[in-house]
Amino acid sequence: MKTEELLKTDHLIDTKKLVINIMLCAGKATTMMNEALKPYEISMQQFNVLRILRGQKGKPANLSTIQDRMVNKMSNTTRLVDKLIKKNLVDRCICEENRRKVEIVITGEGLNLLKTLDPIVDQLEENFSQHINKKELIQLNETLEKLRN
Amino acid sequence: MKTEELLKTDHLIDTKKLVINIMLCAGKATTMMNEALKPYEISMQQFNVLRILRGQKGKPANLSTIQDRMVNKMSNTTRLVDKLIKKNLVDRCICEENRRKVEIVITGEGLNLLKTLDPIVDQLEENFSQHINKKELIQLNETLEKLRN
DNA sequence: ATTAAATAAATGTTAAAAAAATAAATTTGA
DNA sequence: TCAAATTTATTTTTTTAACATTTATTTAAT
Repeated sequence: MKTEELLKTDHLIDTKKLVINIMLCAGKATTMMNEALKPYEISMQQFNVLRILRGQKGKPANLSTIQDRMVNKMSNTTRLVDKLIKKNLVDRCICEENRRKVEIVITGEGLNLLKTLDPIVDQLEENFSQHINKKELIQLNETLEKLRN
Repeated sequence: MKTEELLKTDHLIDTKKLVINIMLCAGKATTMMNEALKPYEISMQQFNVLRILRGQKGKPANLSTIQDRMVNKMSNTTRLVDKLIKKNLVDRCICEENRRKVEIVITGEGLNLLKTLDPIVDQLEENFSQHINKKELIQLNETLEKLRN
């Protein structure tokens, strides 16, 4: 094999490793998250929707806004919100300015649940990155952000 | 707030960012992968099982081996293998030494499919990391491996 | 004003995944 | 040896996701 080809092969191995590493890390984070949330009978996705709504600071969000901000864009956000409504964690009403749209807000109960979950999730996130130091953490975020482009 | 607390808050923000970045990157890779595999009517998970089996180099693998090596450990590997059998990509028979176990091997057809898919996936993986340079790639892999512990 | 096109969300259907329960074969240990 | 425990895989049930279709509303064009 020519040197050039060797370099190419070598690079390919590293990119393959990268994809696997990313997947494994994401899998680990997801598992940790779901296990932590399980006692509260809430899925990671539901939790994320609640956080998005809290981020609105009282301002209602419509379905497409939520969908845009979700990590795993899935088609049936309607039903995800349905479940949160059933648990009394969010409210929904039709938007009066544009009656096609729907306005979703987090309830007091939803905010309380988040308040309970916050320290648990914070701790979990700290644990997740416990094996790397501050410098590596910052560097890692920078590089990962480049990958997202 | 005391300096110590500020530092803690600051660190927390970075760890939160990390979890989100990992999720988004994994989501991107998954989407790219599934789209590339779609024309071949094979899911990413099925593809990974095939690669695990090829890695066995003829030696049969049993279900728990496959499960251990899978990125997204899911409980119904049986079903996943069923689908591959239906497509004639793998074979399964019960292990004679220990009749609880099952022996799974990739078929010639399965190997051929992988041969077709290999360059497509290679290209995709290269594309995935196109925005970072070699040094960043290597550094990234090293740090991600620490996270997996 | 009326119709067509576009937008936003909901619904129905089908497929896939996760979780839990069950079944079969093997080990262990009295 | 034989019941209890363990391992390995399957089956069943429940949840979740993906895809296509439908409904309601608004915007734009004639």
